[in-house]
Order: sequence, then C-alpha cells, then structure tokens
Amino acid sequence: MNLKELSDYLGLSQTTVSRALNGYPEVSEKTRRRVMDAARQHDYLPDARAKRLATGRAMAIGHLLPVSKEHEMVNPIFSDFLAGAGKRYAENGFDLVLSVVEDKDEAETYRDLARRGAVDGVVVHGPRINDERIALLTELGLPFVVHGRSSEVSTDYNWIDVNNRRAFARATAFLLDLGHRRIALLNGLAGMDFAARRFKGYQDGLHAAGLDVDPDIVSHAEMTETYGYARTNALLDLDTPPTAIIISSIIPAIGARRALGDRGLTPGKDISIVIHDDDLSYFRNDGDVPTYTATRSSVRAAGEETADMLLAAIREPHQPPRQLLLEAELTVGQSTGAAPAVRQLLKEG
Amino acid sequence: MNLKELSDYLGLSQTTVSRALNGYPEVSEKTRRRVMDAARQHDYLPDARAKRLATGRAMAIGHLLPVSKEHEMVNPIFSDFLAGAGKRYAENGFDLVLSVVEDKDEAETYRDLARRGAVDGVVVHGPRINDERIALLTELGLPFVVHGRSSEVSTDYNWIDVNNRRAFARATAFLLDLGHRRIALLNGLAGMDFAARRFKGYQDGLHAAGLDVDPDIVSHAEMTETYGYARTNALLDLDTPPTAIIISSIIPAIGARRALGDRGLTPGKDISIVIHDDDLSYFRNDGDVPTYTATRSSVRAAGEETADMLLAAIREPHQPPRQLLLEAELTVGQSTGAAPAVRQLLKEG
DNA sequence: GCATTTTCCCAAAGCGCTTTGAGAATTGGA
DNA sequence: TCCAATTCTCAAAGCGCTTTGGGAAAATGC
Repeated sequence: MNLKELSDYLGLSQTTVSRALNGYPEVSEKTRRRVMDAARQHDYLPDARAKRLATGRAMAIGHLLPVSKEHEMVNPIFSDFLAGAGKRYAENGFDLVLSVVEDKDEAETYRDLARRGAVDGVVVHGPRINDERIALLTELGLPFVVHGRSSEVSTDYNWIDVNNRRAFARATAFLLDLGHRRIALLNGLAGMDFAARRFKGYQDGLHAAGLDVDPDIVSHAEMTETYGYARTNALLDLDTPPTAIIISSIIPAIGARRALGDRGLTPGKDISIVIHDDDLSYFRNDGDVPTYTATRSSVRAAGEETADMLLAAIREPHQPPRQLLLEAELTVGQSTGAAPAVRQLLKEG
Repeated sequence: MNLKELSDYLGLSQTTVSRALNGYPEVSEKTRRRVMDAARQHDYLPDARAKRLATGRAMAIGHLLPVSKEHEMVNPIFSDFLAGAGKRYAENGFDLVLSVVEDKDEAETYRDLARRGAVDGVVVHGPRINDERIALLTELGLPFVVHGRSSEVSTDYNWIDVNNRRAFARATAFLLDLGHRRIALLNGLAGMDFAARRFKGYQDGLHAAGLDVDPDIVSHAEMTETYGYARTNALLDLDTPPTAIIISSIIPAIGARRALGDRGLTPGKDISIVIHDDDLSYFRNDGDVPTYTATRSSVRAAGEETADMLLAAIREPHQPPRQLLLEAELTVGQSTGAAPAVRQLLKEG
C-alpha cells in the first residue's frame, strides 16, 4: 500500500494524507484521526526512498569502521559505542549506516557519502593529532561530531571527549600516594589524540611529585591482549621493573594479568595495576570490589551523547559548535596496593 | 553537479549519460569515455536517494543489533562480524544499515525495514531454537541469511554456520584422551541454537566414551567475563570439581582464568581449559604456542561469507536457499594437559 | 542504389513522496 | 444577509535518477 492507494481509499488527496501523517496543522483533527487509523490498519509506512528524495534528507547518520589492512584490528569499544548512538538514532527516526573502509580510503568515503547524499551527518572515530578529517568534513559541509578531540586543529568543531588528561593524572597521583615511584604506562597507539592526552596526564602526575618520565617504561601500541602480555613481560624483565602499571584499556590489562600469572605474581600485591575502563558490556569491571582499580567512563553513554549532539547540529545548522567534556570516575579495585617499600615500612611499624 | 547539469555540459541527454555511466551497451565507447572523464573531472556521483527511488532497490543490507533492556549486553563478536560483512558490501556498492533495537521490537523493525524499502535484505544474528524471525522474514519476502541455524524450523532458508556439534564433540574427545573424566561445560545462553548444538556435541563426546552428562557441571548464560569468573569459582567449590572445562567463548575464559589465578591454579597443569575461539581481532589466541587450546573459527570470515551469500540471494531470488557449514579447527595451546590421574600414572612409570 | 539492419542517442514517463500556490467550504463579524 | 477571515482540501510541480519506446544516422546486404 502506497500513498496514492491510501488516499484513493480514503477519498482524500495525497497532499492531505501526507500532511495528516506528518503532523501539519493544515488538516482537521477529525481527518487526521481518520487518516492515521487507516494507515495503521493497512500497515502503511511511507517509502523511505521516496521520502528521502522528496525531502532531500537522508535521515541517516554515517559511521566509518576503519579496518587497516595490516593489523586487521577492529576497535573493541566500537560495538558498545554504536549501541549507545544507534539507540538515539532509532528514537529519532534516523538510520545508522556503517561503512567498513580501509584506512587509506577514509577521506574518499566521506566525500562519497556527502556527494551521494547517503547521510545527513557523520561521527568521526579515533581522532589523531591534527586530524585532517576535520578540515575535510568542514569543507564538505557535512555535519559531524568527533568522538574525542584533535590537538593542533585550530578551527572550532563539535566534539565529545573524556577528560583523559585529568583521568590519567589522577591515576598517577593515586599510585604515587600508595608509594609507587616507578610507574609504567601502557598506552594506546602513538599518534592517537587520546593517547597523547593520557601521556600528558601521566606526565602531569609525575611532575607534580617531582618525578620525570622514564621513556623505557612508556609504550604505545594498538590495545590488544597480546600487546598487554608482551609488554608486561618486557617490563618485568627490566633490571628495575616498575612496581605499578597504568594500562589504557581493559583488553591489554587481560594480557598483563596473564603475564603476571605466568610468573606467579598477584595484581594488587606484587604489582599494582590501574586501567582505563570503557565499561564494555561484555567486560564489566564490577562486583563487590571491582577487579581493577580504574578510571571509568562509559563508551556507550558517550555514544548516546554523541548522537544527541549530532542530531542537534543537523537540526540547527547555524548554532555554534558544541563541545562536551566528560569526567572519568576513579574507582578503587583489587588491582592496587601499597608499593613494596611502603609495605615494608608499614610492617616494621 | 547533478545528472542534468552534467548532460547539459556534455551536450547529451540524461539518458545517454546515465547509460554511459552504468555500463549499458547502447552507447558508443567514444561517448562513454567522454562521459566518464567528465564525471570524474566534475566529481559527479549519482544521488543515492534518487537512484534508490528510480531503481526500487535500496542498495543496502540491514543488520539488527539487539540490545536487551535487562542485560544491556552487546555481543562482542558483533563488530568483527560486521567488519567482515561490511567489507563485502562496500566492494559491491551496498551500504550497511545497522538498527539498534530492543529485543521485543525486533519483529516490528524487520517489518518496518521491509515496508519502508530501507534495505534489500537482512542478516539474522543469534538464532534461537525454533526462531520465529525466519517465518516472519519468509512471509515478508525480504531476503535474509541466518548466521547460525535454527533447529525445529522446517522450512528451507539461507544459513551459514559453524559445525558446533562436531567442534564440541572433538573438544570433549580431546580432553577424554588426556584422561579427563569430569569435564564441565560453560555454555552460552540457553535457548540459543548454537548453545544447544554445542551441548549436543559435548554429550556426543561423553557418550562415545560411555560417560553421561552431569547437569551440575553444565551451565548456560550470556558470555561475559563475569559469568566465566563466577561459574568457575562455583565449579571449583564443588566436592568433586571438574578437572577440565570447555568454555563457549574467549570472554568468559578470561574470567575463568581470573578465578584460577585467585586460587593459585595454573591452566593446563591444575585444570584444563578448551575454549571456542571466534578469532576476535583484538583478542588473538596466538603466539608460538597459543594461550588456549581451542576450536577456532573466524567470525570475521563468517561475516564475509554471509555477505556473499546474501548478495547472491538478492541477485538471484529464484535460486534455492543456500547453506554453508564451516568446520572449526582444533588447535592445541597451553591450557590443556593430562588429567591428574594420568599424570600420576605417567610419573609412576 | 535502395532497403534493411544495426548503432547511437533522445524525449518523456515514471519511481512515491513533499510542498507550493490556490480554491472551495466554513465560520465570524457587522 | 453579505463580506472577509479562517479552515480545510486539492492539483500539480518538483526531488534526481532510470528506463521505455522510438527515431535519426550510419553501416550492411543485395
């Protein structure tokens, strides 16, 4: 059943039926009700293709899932983010279109989406330092929100980010308070903006205590379990291994834990671990006392906020760019404890 | 630049330009080349909205991401699956539309997608036993492929599945060969078809050795880390704890490992673990000797196969349904070893 | 050389909606 | 009662493509 058939059936013009269904005021309540009832009864829903052409809007938001040829890695937080954002899109009648694309084709894909009119806006994931996508999208005039921020980009744009710097400064300070002096950082991929901010926070924390960063115990890589395992082993093999490790995600933390297990070491006792926890739905760091001490910020909630922001930006294109900075909470779990020296002192009374 | 402008510029009709771009034979090679060059030069790409209306095809595939209100759980294998499928869609000029939807609204969403003409086909994820979505989609005439199968559905339909039954029978037999007699099963959610098949395989393995299933050491739940942890603790607290555990996914296996760690137990030595490994990109079970002994089948590869199958089904609607059964490989890792009794015997020579 | 194909291109009619610009029908005011 | 204002409804023109049904020009066959 299409609009023509429905209006023929009702003895009304297509105009009136369309207006009744879309809530325009030019139609009497009586008629509107009659139209709505008939639509429901006949299972009528306007053809999305026709509606899109007629309105010029796609009623869809684009997300690019970049898949690099080399590492073949999909960001594990992606699905939780999509769950959050997609929920909001659905509530607002928008579709979510997901483009799986190789890193190198990303710019071209944005161009295509814009020219084809396939989406009304896009979300930019995983911004790098001085990310060129921001200039591109601004030039294309395609509304967008960045999940994260991009340092060294001078123009103003919509973004939503966790206060990574403060979170990691707090995590560092927390470990310092426990007496740790040699604290390693297992960070995300170099070049990623969030990783740079987390490093800065870590550095802030150390500096505040009069300490300097030791580059030997700072590393950057894609956040896989394997990375956590290998890197933790390497750290433990050092002449003076760290007494604590800050890890950028729960996934490499699993690997770190495995490395400790291999050596019969216990987190929280033999070595302290603080993680950044995105609160992944299949990997909850909870329980009476959470497994890990963590700076926590729900990526799913971030997805919801991102969607709201983008929909607002599409609705009101002439408003100034919007920004939202979320604070992570620092929750204490089982994976941290006093540094060995402090422990010794305490024991000696 | 739209088609009209492009054809005006070229001094050709819209018909000719459209045909030239879409590879129809009614246009001379010389003209085609001229059109193609001009299109490239002016960055012309046909408007997706108009194309969709004119052709009646959506050039898009739908995936539902079901998010249950209660458990708020997103399947962690989802993103890898999408990465695989989405790659193929992109190669074939299709978009991927992702609908985040509450469990209870799933049927309605399929109806909407079909009526609105928003997609040309859909992928059904996580089929349950006697899944009603299959009948619904058949009735709607919306092409679909099920990732998995649904027992007790009598009609024929497109599916692609891992041979879960055989994989779990092999895993069980493998553990039996190592001397294990008390083997626990940490399965997926009851009601899921894959979980039922895995249970059957487990049962097959035990029966073949003249053993029976002990329901006390079989459990069904959503495959989270927390589940693996809690359940492993419960198993170890039994009067006669199992000497081996088969775990349906790497995620709960992490939890199991954590439970073992808490007690100072080592996988492969104190207790054996076999997992089913979906080969998640951020959670590779590899290395010189993989961490886990596993039945492995790449969910990403399954995504690619599913996409190919669905695109073929859309292209050739009158072909009979297609099916593909993938075998999992059994790879030996560090998490399995001889059962205590056997170990004792071997030691005694 | 003429009739017949074949090649190449075009005008116009959709696809199923929204939206513009007006025209009936109704209501209210004097 | 008549006229103006308001309310309700409609015909028709798009939106930017594809595709049908021809028709002119060029190539072929006799």
